[in-house]
Amino acid sequence: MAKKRGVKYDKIIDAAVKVIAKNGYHHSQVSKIAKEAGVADGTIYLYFKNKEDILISLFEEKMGSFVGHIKETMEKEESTKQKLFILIEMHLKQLEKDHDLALVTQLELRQSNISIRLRVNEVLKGYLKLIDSVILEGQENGLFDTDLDVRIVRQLIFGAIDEVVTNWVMKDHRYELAPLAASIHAFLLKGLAKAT
Amino acid sequence: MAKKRGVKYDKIIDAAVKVIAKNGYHHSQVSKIAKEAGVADGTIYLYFKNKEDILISLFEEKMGSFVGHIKETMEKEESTKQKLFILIEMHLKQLEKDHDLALVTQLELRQSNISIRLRVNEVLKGYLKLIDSVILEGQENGLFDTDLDVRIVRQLIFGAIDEVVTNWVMKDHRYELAPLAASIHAFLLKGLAKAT
Amino acid sequence: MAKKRGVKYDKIIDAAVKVIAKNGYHHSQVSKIAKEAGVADGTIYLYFKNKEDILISLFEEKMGSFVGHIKETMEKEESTKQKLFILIEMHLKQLEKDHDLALVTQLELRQSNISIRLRVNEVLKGYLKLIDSVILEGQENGLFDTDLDVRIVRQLIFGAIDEVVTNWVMKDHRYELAPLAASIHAFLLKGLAKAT
Amino acid sequence: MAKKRGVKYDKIIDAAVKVIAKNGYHHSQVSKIAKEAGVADGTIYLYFKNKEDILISLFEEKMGSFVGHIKETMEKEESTKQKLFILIEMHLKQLEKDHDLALVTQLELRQSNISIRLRVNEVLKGYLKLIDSVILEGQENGLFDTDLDVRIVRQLIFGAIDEVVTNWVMKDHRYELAPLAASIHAFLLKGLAKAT
DNA sequence: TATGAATGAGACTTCATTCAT
DNA sequence: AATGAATGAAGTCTCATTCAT
Repeated sequence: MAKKRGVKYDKIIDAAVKVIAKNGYHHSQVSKIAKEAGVADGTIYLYFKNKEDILISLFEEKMGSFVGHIKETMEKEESTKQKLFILIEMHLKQLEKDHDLALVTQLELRQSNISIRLRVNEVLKGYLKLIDSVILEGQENGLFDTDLDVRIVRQLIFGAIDEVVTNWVMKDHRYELAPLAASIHAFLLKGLAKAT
Repeated sequence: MAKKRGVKYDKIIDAAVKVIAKNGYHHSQVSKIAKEAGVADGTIYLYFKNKEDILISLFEEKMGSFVGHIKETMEKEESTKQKLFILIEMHLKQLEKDHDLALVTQLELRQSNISIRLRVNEVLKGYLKLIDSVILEGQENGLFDTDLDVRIVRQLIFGAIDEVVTNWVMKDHRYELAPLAASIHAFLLKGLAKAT
Repeated sequence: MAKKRGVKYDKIIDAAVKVIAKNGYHHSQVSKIAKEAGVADGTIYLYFKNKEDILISLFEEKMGSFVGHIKETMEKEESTKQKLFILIEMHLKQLEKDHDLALVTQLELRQSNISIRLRVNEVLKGYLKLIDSVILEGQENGLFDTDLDVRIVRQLIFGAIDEVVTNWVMKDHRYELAPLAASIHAFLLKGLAKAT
Repeated sequence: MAKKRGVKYDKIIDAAVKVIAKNGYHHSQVSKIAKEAGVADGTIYLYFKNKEDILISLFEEKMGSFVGHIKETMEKEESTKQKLFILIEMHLKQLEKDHDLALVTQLELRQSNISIRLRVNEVLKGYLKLIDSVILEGQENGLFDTDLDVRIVRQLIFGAIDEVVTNWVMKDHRYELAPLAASIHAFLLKGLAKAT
């Protein structure tokens, strides 16, 4: 049965990120990942149920801490505006820090089939909740428009940030990503604000 | 060589949309598409270079008119605000009208490999130019903030709308999409506006 | 039904030689031959039963005159020795004259399946009979060893000449072929002669 | 990657000879060879790069020892005449011993494409060198005509023997092959001898 | 006679997964 | 726990041949 712990577990996850980033999802055979991880093909199946499970675990593993870090940092902030900025900037910063991971999450992971996409969405829920919490807080303290439908606006915000990251990846990370946080923040903040 | 016209060409494209929407890209064998189109397997290759070419052609074919329609309708409008609304609403309406097509463009097409993604981006350029034109017009007539970086804002707008559509598809088209245009429009309009 | 005459019949044969020489047997599709001949694919089947039939007809057509020419010229000679020389030299000269044909007969035609090979052998019989006639004449007039088994020696002679031509083709016709007739003639003549 | 050793490697080679001899090259599907060898289809690809590689390996494997055996035996002989006899007789004997192999080397292998033919020629070089060595030795010890062009005569000898074998195969091995060595030897010996 | 669009059978190869060691 | 050789299902594409016009 798949064990979700162990030195090799982490090795395999990291190897998968590296191999997929380098070769693309469709050319990342299990054997290639095993080789990169320094284990035998069969060993993979002691830690993961199947190939899909590597992908999902990879995303859960990496995104778990991704969301965790943002949450922690946001909680240290008082201002709602500032919280939104933290969310955006850390989103960008964390992906900018790890080009391979960004490539995998923005492009390669989306080439997987629908069942993986749905699992990915589950993981994203944690992130979307963070967005929700900012929106609600802003509405409560009179900063944001209370007419906004949280479910829609959450998508607008996530879609906007996500698209910026995807573009950066598609352009081969040729420019700095984190500095774009300010513009995005300004735009979204206005969008969220009460109509004047 | 591949002929890009003819009754069967259209039949195959339509069959591909249907089959891919139903079975997913990776389970849509050429033989299945051929059967749905009512032609022999080999006939596919009289009209398309290979399987990938079906996908790309499908997107080019459908998106060509998609962008064309929006552009036409926008040009009949005077107001910049209204033009943005047209863009958003028609984007939603056109995809809502054809569930299968929406499924293919929002989910299945993105599962294809990078080379297809790049071709898709080429087609999208026409749409992004439309967005640009609205932004620039708004900046020129003093409606929008002139500090906005068009390249970034274009991504924010596209990403936002696209994410809303993707969510709708993922939720199995369980709600009406076009009515969301108003909220999206309001949000983006504020985001684009001059800071007060 | 296949008609063995007509302008197009010849055109198709010549096109086949050209196309096969250029592209190799396995890349010489019927459609390519048709295009080179300036006829429609279907027209081929008005003149030939199937693709194999083109090949066999090609060989029969070309080899018929090949053997005919040699026979005619040999008959003008008195001397048995000289007849053998004629046979060898004309064999080489006729193939040297038409590089494409040489390529097809020496290499490409042999890539076809066994059934074609057997038909080819039928055509070759006429040539082998010519060889036989020289051997027998030599034996009768006391020039050649009467102990020789005609069936074997015929093979030795044909195999020897054929190999020389094949080598020349494989070496891209980089040297002159006909001048080799003298050496071959000398060698075979000695081989045929009475033991001393 | 393809491993060139192992029990299964040999099994597959032998199965290939058998299957190709029986069905002909073009009707010898990989699956048929795998079945005959008692392995799974995919196993073939653990040992061979592709189908072509089976053919080439088969030839290299079998011909390597073919030439080796002749060479060894020839070296035990003193007399040049006798060496030539050994070469001819062993050539015939070795192929007569294995009808399937003879069928494959004389007919089926020559149906393959040019790239294989060139690889085959490489392997044949070892054999041609053997022939050369005999010719040169004969010339040195005054037995053979020193005017002979080795490059041509080598082709005459090889072509002659090869044709005899091919005929035997085409005639379904209906007669004994090895006994023909004497006639061939006598003929070639005279051909090689000094003109009197 | 001639056309050429349409047909559809057929095979090589990949790669996720297993299991004997 | 770890290995890695072996498995075998599954799908794209080619091309000789046909037949309605």
